[in-house]
Amino acid sequence: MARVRKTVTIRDVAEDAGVSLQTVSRVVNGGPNVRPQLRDTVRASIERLGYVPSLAAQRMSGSRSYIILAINDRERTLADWRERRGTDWVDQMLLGGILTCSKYGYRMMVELVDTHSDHVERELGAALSALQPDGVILTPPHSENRLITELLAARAIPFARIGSDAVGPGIPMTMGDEGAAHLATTRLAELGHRRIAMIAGPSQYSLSGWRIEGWKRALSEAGLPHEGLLEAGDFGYESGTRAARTLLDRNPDLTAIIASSDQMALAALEVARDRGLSVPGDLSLISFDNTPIVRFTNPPLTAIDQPIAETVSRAVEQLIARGEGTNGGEVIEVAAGLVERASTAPPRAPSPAQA
Amino acid sequence: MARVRKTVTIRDVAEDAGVSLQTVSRVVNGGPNVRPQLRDTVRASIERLGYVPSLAAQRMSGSRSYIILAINDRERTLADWRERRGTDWVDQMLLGGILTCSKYGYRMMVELVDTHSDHVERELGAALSALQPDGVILTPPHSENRLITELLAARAIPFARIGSDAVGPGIPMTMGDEGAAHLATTRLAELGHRRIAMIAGPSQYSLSGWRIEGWKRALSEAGLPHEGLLEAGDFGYESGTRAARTLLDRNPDLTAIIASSDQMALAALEVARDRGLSVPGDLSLISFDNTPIVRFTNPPLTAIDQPIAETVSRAVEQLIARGEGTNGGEVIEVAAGLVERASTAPPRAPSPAQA
DNA sequence: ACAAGTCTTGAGAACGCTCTCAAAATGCGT
DNA sequence: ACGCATTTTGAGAGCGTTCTCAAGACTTGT
Repeated sequence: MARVRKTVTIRDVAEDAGVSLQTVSRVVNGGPNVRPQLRDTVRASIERLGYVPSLAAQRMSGSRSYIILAINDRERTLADWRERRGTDWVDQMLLGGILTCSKYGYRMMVELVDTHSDHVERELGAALSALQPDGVILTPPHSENRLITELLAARAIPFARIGSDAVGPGIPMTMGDEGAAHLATTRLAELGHRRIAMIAGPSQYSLSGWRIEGWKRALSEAGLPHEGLLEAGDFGYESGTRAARTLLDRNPDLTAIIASSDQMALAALEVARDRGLSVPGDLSLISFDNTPIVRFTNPPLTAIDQPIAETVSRAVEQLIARGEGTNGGEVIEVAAGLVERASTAPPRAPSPAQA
Repeated sequence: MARVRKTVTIRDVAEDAGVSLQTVSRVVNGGPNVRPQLRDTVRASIERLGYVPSLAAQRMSGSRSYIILAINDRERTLADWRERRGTDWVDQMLLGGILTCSKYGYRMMVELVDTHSDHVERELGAALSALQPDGVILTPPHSENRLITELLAARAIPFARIGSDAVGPGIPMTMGDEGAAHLATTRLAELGHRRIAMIAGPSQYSLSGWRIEGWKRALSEAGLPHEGLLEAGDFGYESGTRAARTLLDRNPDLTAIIASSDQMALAALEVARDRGLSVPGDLSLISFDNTPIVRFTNPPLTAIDQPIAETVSRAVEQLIARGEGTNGGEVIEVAAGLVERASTAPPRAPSPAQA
């Protein structure tokens, strides 16, 4: 038993079942034309020998590779990891990815790629050549990178662009950034806030732009101004501190901030505390991400929750489904929600909501 | 340019460089006997055509698969994910794994497996047959699962057991659970605590046992009792609530708790708050994991930090290094540290530390 | 200058699978 | 029963790589 066991191949099964190699292949792949009785015999042999097709061999013989590759931004991922930011982005992506992949007999792999580097094409190209994935999932900020999308299109590899709109090839999967920002802003306006600021994400993430648009739209619908109320960060804590300070300095009458990441919201919370502003008494706060952290802050933060796992899951299904073209199509939208916690309240001296 | 491009194969390179297929292979793999000038020619062709060997084909021809498979517990992983516990376990594992793998041209894959199921062998066996990884990383609680370790040993696949001692085959990688618990307990004793309780993890995790041992050892070294001061949870929040309540009910003079996970510590924190106990005034708290969450609680928690990323990284290196046997060896130890935050302090009415 | 070695190169098989296509078996209509 | 269509089965090639082994080119010692 402890003897080193050779891998069980399709040939072993064929021999054991007394059929040809090809028949076994058909049974394994659910081929259409096999006599039911024979199929059972073969199934039994497979079961007994514990045969499982080798992915590598399958791939070799022109079939699929059964691999979905998720491209993540190296820089940001490393920053998240190293600084232990607790963005459970990778976790959530894997949750959606792994589960959905395994449901269809696929596997998911994560590849870190530098968007900004000149080598994107080479880096990604190497990964594609080596792995030959059946599908690729692009996460922000790669989702809009022309070099990348064109490379994938040229190779005819189906790909999904998470958090992006319909422009360009591939399957666009939006997580409703515009709508989410609009929702959060509107909610604050309803509470009676008149000066609602936004700490946006970096501009190379197109989702930053959409969030700004949603925010502006809600403000203008509520008849509120946006001038001087916008600052950008890089999603990280320090940038949040800077942005929050600037906003508060510039707008003494500021009563609400929407931050484009939990870390930046945390930073804003800290800045408020430093200045003796109570949250939500003096300042309401809404963040994007809704990572586990914000449930345990003081106060817990109201946050936009984007269903990353579900989005990736849907993306995987799309990719598997259309094993063929890379041509884009309708935007697939997964809605974001607002989780209200204790960091939002009416402003202390509420201006009458002008309905 | 938008034309669909066929994969560049070694044959294309051979043709382009005017050499045989075999020569290209030698160049790619750093083979020893190639005329320098020829090598350069071939390299140029490789570069120009953008050739990258197909992993599948490499695997086929008996070489390595360049895949390291990380086995994670499905049940716990799903619980972590679904409940958004914010244990950045998977994140950290991937950080260490992906980076180290890519450093050596390997890739990491995550597989979720049920330890308790009767199908472990089948589940894992299938993954092994399909992927044929060059190495496997076992995380708790699989690290000690005989079925699994024997399966791997039988297949002669090198594997590392994270968070385990030297018993059995494979490379044991300990993260110093005994020592960490000892450290935490000793620290509390030094602060003057006399009744130091522990909320342990589930017993199927052998690390739970080691932590208990370390705790007991420190207690006995300090001349303190441990009777009635031990409760077990399942790492999750609810179990922490139950355990904390039981401990506090049973020990009115309790002044310190060590929890085997951040979630359970969070629960204990909440229980203390409910009972009007201040932390750390009335009750000191130390947790295991040191996930990002505990930096933002009120108060921030003192926590044991286990260098998961580094451990996995070392594991990967070990696995790649010994591409051959599965025979165990010396324990590889990565030390845990104690990060002191605001949840620990001397007890309010300190009993004199009996040195 | 020649034999014996060493270095360099290439031809061909093998890895485990799926594909194409032909052969064998079966079903159907008359 | 017979021919024809259809279903079931199998033989053989091919996927991109590495391995083995033999052949050719180059050294070296005498």
